[in-house]
Amino acid sequence: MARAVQKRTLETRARLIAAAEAVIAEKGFEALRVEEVVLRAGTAKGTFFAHFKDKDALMDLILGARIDAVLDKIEAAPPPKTVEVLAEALAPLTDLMTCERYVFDVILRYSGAAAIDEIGPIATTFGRQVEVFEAWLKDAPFRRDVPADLLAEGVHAFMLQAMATNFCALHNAMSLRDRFVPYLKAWLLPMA
Amino acid sequence: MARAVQKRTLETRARLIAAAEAVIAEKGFEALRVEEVVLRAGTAKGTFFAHFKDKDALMDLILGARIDAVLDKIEAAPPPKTVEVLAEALAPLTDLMTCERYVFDVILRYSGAAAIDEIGPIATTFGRQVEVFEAWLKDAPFRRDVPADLLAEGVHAFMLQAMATNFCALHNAMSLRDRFVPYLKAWLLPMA
DNA sequence: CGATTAAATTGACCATGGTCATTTTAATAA
DNA sequence: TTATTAAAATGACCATGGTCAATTTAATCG
Repeated sequence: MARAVQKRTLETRARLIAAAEAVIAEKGFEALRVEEVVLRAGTAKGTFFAHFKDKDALMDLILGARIDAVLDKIEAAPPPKTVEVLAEALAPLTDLMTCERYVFDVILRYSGAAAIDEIGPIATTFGRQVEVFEAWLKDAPFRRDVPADLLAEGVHAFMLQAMATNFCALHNAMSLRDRFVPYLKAWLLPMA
Repeated sequence: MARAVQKRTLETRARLIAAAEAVIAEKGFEALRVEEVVLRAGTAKGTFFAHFKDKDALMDLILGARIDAVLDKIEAAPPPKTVEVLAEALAPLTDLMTCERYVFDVILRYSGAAAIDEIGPIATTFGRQVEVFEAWLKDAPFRRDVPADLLAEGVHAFMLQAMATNFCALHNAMSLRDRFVPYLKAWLLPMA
């Protein structure tokens, strides 16, 4: 017979996550080591992998939660009516996603899921991001010749493009915002 | 005094690359192991890392070469005049870049360079891809209200978006092409 | 309360990428 | 030709993520 989850399990899991958050706060995501998480949490290494499929699954969890928190704030604000305000509204999101090159890589790697039952926190936030954009675009003074969902996906694509390009030394004379706005103008206000 | 590169060095390097290509041909990119490359090439492990900074640097080299080869063919063909033909023309490129999930991940990770002197083969091809697109767009019957380089970057962004989405189980009812064309129409032919 | 059993935990062990002091090879100097 | 030395190659070793058979813990049963 299936037994209920023990309180102990939840405590162990919470300790592991707290330990990871502590390491991240001190040294950043890139320096996160399973060894250290386990040491701080006071568990064996095997316990870590009993709770998380692999190290990236923990990253997925933590980053997904952070992105969700940012989306909560973004959703609470009034919908932007200009591309400049839109780009500004997305700054907290792009800041988080590009806080470290490693973080951006993990996010991209986990932004899709090979199987329906593998959809993780980050992939879920990607869906939510597009939904938020779509809600904005539905009643904003932007182009209406294409469906709002396609428009939203485009905003997302350009956001990713701007972030990726911003990491590259070849193009780092411009700020992310200055790169993002021209894309948005061309996409949301053609012929304007 | 600086001495010329020995023929031996070039031979060793060629053997390593050939061994890697052989493994990839047999088992795919994902299954590539430095151990096996070194075994087949008849060198020590340390030799591998004397020739390539790390395993990913070899991937960068091999994938960069393959992308370049595809771009050569693409450039040789006449410039597309419709979005459908454009999407069709890019199929060999998207096929290569998405032949394996791991390959796509490596390409994204190496598509930018943190420092000018770190620009590798894949990052170089990304620049070239946009140049090819730009050349096409310069005298094609598409929108002219935005600069050709911005338009080309947009095509690239949508190509990446279409590929990424195509890997995701949430959206795999549609072919990459069917996902790509609507983006291109909305981007290149607004209001049409 | 024992006895039973499923869940949770453990840590020795493995897989694989990567390092570096040492050795070997070959190009140049004497 | 022999000595010198820079370049190349070596492989034992390390770092780190991940596995799994064995052990411990705690929920349930009689």
